[in-house]
Amino acid sequence: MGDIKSDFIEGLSGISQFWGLPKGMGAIFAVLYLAPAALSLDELVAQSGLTKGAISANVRGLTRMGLIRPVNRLGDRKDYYQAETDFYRAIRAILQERQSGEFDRAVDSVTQTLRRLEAGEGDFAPPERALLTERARALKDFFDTLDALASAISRLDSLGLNTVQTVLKILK
Amino acid sequence: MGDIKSDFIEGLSGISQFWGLPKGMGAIFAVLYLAPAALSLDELVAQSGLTKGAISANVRGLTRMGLIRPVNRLGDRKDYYQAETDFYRAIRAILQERQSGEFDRAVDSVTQTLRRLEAGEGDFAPPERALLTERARALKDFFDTLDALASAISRLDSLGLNTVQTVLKILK
DNA sequence: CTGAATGTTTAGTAAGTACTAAACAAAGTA
DNA sequence: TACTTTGTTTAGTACTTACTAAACATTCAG
Repeated sequence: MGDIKSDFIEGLSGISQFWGLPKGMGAIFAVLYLAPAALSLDELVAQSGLTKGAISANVRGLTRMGLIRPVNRLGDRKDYYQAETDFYRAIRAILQERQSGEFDRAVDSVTQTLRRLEAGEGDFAPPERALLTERARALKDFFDTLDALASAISRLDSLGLNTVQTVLKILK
Repeated sequence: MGDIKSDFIEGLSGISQFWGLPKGMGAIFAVLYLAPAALSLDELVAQSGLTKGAISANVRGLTRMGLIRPVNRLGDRKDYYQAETDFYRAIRAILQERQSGEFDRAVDSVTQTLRRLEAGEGDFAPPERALLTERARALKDFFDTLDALASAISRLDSLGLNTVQTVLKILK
């Protein structure tokens, strides 16, 4: 059984890669999350075991996702970072981040398929075209719903335990 | 502008890897989703461009996640597969699948950290221990809430558009 | 302007992942 | 039993990714 902090950091690294993020992000977040104050890049190097380069890159990603926040101290040229402790706020930020870009582009291809089918493109017998059109539309509707859900969540200005518990009641 | 079906298959491959799944899974699902009837492994080889081995492996994963379903025809030794067209049912299955295993194990490390801190393990000054304990507990509460959410969803026997739209109303 | 402190970018590398090709296993058929 | 059909496993490979080490850029101090 190792050092408590180290174990915690390794644990968050694991969670990080479970969510499909580089495990370095988990480690950096863990260090910041346990720190009593914002840390500089050098302090992160010391406490996370990663190198400057890796930290520089991962810190950028974490900031973009809203999981950590840069802090500037007057008269100090260093960058400091602190962890976001309001996870619901972080979730909203992440949803906003993921929504744009890759996701939209991928989902768009389904929309295109549907559009082309409805425009009569391609060489299909009427029954097959009907099937394909129906399936494409069902998939598009599903994605549109997911999109609406993500968008609704990220537009919330207070997503907290109360909101989640309300939702939980409905689901039960 | 290519063949409609091929474009659709490529599109789903992209979505697949966006969700962190092998893109072969997306391709196989796409082929099955557009097929009027269940397909055999050989037919999948022909229509997806993958080899038997890859299909064998990915089909297992897709089945485990509930995204496709094996079909057995009497007097036919072949295995056939058809796509799940009820995506909400698939979501429930996926949540169930992901919940057990990797996720629990990772989250468990946070629980362990908290337990050890509360048991007085480690060499920390009182104020630091207080901070660490508070942070660990907040994180654990957050994960527990997520867990409850996932669990509630996967226990639903009818998660459909109506349910989702009800939730959407609350969020707004 | 020179030098030091800080952060970023780049080239190379190590590890993981998902595929192919082919050997193998299993199970029915002659 | 030997042969055929079907699916799985394995060995090897190509690709991707996230890291390190080091060069580079920028900004401030003297």
